Amino acid sequence: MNRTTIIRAALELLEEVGLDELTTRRLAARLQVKSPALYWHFRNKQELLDELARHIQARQDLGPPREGEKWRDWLARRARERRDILLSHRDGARLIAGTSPGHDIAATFDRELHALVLQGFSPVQAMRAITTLGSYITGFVLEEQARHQRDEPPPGGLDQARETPTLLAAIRDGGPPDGSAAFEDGLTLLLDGIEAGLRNHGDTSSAR
Amino acid sequence: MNRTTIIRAALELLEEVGLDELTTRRLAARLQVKSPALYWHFRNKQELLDELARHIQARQDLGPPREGEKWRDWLARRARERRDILLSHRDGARLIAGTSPGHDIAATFDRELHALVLQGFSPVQAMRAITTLGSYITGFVLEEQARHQRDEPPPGGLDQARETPTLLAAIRDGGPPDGSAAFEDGLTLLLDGIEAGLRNHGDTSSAR
DNA sequence: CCAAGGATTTATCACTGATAAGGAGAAGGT
DNA sequence: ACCTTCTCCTTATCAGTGATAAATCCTTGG
Repeated sequence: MNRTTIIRAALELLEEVGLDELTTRRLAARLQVKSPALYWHFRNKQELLDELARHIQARQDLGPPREGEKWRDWLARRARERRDILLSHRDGARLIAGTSPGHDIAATFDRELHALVLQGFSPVQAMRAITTLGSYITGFVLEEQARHQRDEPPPGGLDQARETPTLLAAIRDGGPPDGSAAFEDGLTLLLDGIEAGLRNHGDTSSAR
Repeated sequence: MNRTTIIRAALELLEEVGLDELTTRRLAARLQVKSPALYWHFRNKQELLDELARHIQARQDLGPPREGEKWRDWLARRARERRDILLSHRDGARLIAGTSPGHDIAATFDRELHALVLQGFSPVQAMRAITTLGSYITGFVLEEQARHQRDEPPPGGLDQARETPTLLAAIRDGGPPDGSAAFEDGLTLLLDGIEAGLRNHGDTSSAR
């Protein structure tokens, strides 16, 4: 039994019982072991959760843009993949939001910045674009999963027809405030904003 | 001793010890009372936290735009105020992210949507604008406060000068990825995106 | 004066993350 | 072959958590 087998068992357990019920005892029981055994491999539970989060995020090495892929399509792919990863694990957003990024993330991050610089971004513009997208995705999926956990039905109460007419009209035309459609709309907003920033401050050439 | 005095004490305690150490026993001790007394006023701790979150968010009744205030300035004010509110309470973002919005929020939300519709938004556009801003703000402050909690110094290590040159250049020119400057940049991105969406799909007249 | 109810305490539960001390067992030197 | 050492796990235990049941205080109304 080593760190990776523990992480793998923790991932399975996370899907079954959720982050709140992911206790050291339950995890140990699943590994046919008593709970203090885990503390030989991990200093404390937070260290285990950090590694869990890193293990999940590790799949997010999308790599640089494909040949001929424009920044907009690449950032959109990146954003969708990140949301999918968070959604594919129970309490994924909450888990990742509570952990520190880890040092090797910086290298990946730098490569992504560089890819954008090659397409006309200044370093600051590239950084703002990616971090802003990151905040949006985290916040979006966090609320999405929180709402799903307390299986809250989308609003549409009959008594609210007169109290919140505009809201109901918006939901009728555009669907609930979570789900892929809402995510895509917010993503479009952000990408449009990034594009506008490029046109205003950017040379027509490449990195300034 | 009623609900509101408990909430007030809980707010003070939150600032002093943070969300993780906000236990029922500590809160009871501050009120000169034993912990089970709280369960007369609240069904469980989550209900207390929900009311705490609502009490904090209640200050966010910015109201409709001022006379002559354009939607962009209004949304910017609204976003900054929301961030300030989250920042003004320890673990504010984490607290709010984990709670359900509450029913009376819907009415405020509808008023805000209506204000945007009056300035040329469709209901769906208004909803997407506000919810996307909300996700961004939540995600941003969440990471901001998490980083502050484990007082993580902004990156800039000497050994990273060759591993992450673009990242360091971005930080040199634009400052760290949290703080007001970064928030304003992301906010501008979003507002620009909203503006672009209005120009593409909107009539030049008012609500469609 | 006493009954009723609101509000709090005492006692206790099941459970959590964590630590200390000790034991099984293979590795490896002599 | 023996003894030591190091790795990995168990047993026992701790302080602290949210929560519930039962008993108690105290004020209010009949």
